[in-house]
Amino acid sequence: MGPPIHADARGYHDHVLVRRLSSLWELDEAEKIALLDELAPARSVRRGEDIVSEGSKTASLAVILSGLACQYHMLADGQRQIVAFLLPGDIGNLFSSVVDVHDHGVSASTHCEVAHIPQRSLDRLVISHPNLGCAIWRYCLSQCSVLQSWLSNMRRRSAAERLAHLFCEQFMRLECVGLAERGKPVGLHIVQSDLADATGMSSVHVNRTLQQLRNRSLIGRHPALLEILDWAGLRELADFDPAYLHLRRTGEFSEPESRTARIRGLESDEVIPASRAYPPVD
Amino acid sequence: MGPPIHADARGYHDHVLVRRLSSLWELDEAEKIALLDELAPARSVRRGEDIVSEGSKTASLAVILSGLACQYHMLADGQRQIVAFLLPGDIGNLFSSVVDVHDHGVSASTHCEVAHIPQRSLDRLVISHPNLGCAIWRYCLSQCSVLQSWLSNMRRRSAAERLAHLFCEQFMRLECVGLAERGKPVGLHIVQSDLADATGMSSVHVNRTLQQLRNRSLIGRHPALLEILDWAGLRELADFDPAYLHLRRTGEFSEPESRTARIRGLESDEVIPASRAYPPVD
DNA sequence: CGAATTTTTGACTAGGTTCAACGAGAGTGG
DNA sequence: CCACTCTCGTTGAACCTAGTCAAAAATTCG
Repeated sequence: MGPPIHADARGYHDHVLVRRLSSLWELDEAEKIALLDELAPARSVRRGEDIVSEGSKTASLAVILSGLACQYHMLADGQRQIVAFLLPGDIGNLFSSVVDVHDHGVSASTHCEVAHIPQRSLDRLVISHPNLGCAIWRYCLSQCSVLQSWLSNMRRRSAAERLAHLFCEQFMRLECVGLAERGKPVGLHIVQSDLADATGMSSVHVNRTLQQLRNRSLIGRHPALLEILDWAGLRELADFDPAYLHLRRTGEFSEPESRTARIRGLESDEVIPASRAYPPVD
Repeated sequence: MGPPIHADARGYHDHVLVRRLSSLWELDEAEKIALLDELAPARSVRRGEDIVSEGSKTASLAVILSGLACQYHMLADGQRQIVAFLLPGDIGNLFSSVVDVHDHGVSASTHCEVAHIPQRSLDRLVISHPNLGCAIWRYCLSQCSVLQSWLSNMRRRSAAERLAHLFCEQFMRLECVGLAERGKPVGLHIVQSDLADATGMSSVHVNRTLQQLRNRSLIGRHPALLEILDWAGLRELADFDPAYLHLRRTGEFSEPESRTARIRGLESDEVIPASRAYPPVD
C-alpha cells in the first residue's frame, strides 16, 4: 500500500545513501561510486527485530535502504524511548562507530532492507576520499541537531504540536531522498505505540491527538499513510523550521504559504493520486 | 611548535581543555601543547550574557574555562529550552563548526571564563595532529550520547528522577576534569529556573522536587552548592549509568569511594572528609 | 541599606496517564 | 472458506502529575 519506500538500482545517483549524503554535502561521481562499492548486500529485517542490538560490539555500519527503523534506549522499568527515526539513506549506528560497544539499539519499525558497511571500509574511505569524510561529519552534526530539536519539542510543546512537528520532520527528510512529494501521501506506516515511544506520550493519548489533527484536516485519516493535507497549517501548528536539518537546498523549503500553495496548486490541476490510488479514507 | 604560552603555572596537564579531551581519548604531550597553543586569551562573561548568539556566524570555538554555561534554543512563544550544560573544558559550539550559522545559542549560567580557538586553527590542528581530530570526533559523539540520554530521561522519568539524573551527570563530568570529588560539595550554582529550562519543568515544580530530594537526604540543602550526600541512592533513583559519557576509565567510577580514592592517586587512603568545605569555584 | 533576583509556599486547574474493554483487520491453519 | 488469534486502533472514566497564577520570604549585589 502506498508508494513503497524503496530504492531500486537505477544507478548510483538514485541510491538512497548517495541521495541522503548528497542532500547534506556535495559529492562527486568518484566518491559516490567508491562509497557504494563498500556496501555489502542487503538483508531483510522484519518489524520488531533488532538491526543493531544494544550492547553489542561494533563491526559495521547499518544503512537503511527501505522501511522505517528507530534508535531506542531501554529504561530500567522496561519502557522504551525512541531517540531517532531512521529513514532510507540513514545510518543506524554512526554514533557508536568510534565507541567499542553500541550504547543504543536499532530496531525495525516496519519491514526493512538493510545494507552494511564494514567499519574498516569506512575508515579507508574517509582517508582516501576526505570529502566523503566531510559529508559524514556533517551527517553526524545533522543528527545531533535533530536530537536537540527533539529535546526542545518533546518537553515544551503540547501533544498536538509535538506530533505535528514529528510529521513535518519525517516528511521533509523523506522528501530530501526523493521518497515523498508535497500533496502526496507516503506509505510510511508508523505504529501509534512507536509514536508514543518517540514523543514520550502514552499510546492512548497519541490516538486522541491524532484524531484532533485529522479533524482539523491537517493530516489524512488512513493509519498506514503519512498524508499531510495542509502543510502550511501543520507547519504553523508545529512551529517547524527545517533549518536544523542542515539540508543544502534550504531556499525552496523555507518559503511560507505562497510557495507552498503554488506547489500544491500545481499538482492539483494535474494528477492527484491521493484520492484515487489510495484506499478510502473514512 | 612553540612553547605553551597560555598554560597556567601548574602546567598544561592541568588545563581543563586538556583534561576534558584526555578523559575521552589519550593525547600525547605534543598534541596537548599544540592544542593549548591555539587558545586565544580568556575573556570574562557575566551571568546571563551570550557567549555565542543564536544565528551568528561561526568563526571560532568557545572553550569554557570556568563557570557554567548552557546551550539553548529559543522557542517561538518565548520559552527557552536548554539542550546541554557546558562545564569547564567543554566546547560551546562544536556542532555549528561545520555549518555556517549557529543554530543554537550559548549563554553563561554563571560568571564564566571563556577562551576561543579560531576555526582555522582547529582545521590546521586536526590535519597536523590526526589523533587530536580523533579526540574531537569522540568528544562530538559523547555530546550526542548525552543528548540521547537527556531525551530518554526528560520524557520517561518522573521529576525527581530527572533532576537526580542531571545531578549525577553534572557531578561525574566535573569529576572527570578534576573539579569535583566524591563526598565534597561543589560550588556549582545552577539556578532553579535554569534547571527548569533544562528539564522541561516549571521552576515551581523544580523547587518542590528539590525539596523532596533534600528531605530524602540525597542532596545538600545549600542552593549554591551541588552537594551529593548519598551517591548510591541518587544514582539508584536516577537509574544512572555513566557509560553514555564514554569516559575512558569507566571502571573506577562505578566503584564505591575506597577504590576511587586509590585510583585518583591520593597518597593516604584516608576517606575524603566531607566536612572540609570546597572553595567556591565561581 | 535598598533593589533586584531567587527561592519558597499555597490554591486551583488542565493536560496527560492509567486501566479496562471493545472493535477492526491481517494472517494462519484446519 | 471460516474460525481463531494477534496486533493495532479506538473509546470511556477515574485519577494524578505538573503547570499557572499570585504573593511572601530569603538571598545577592551594587
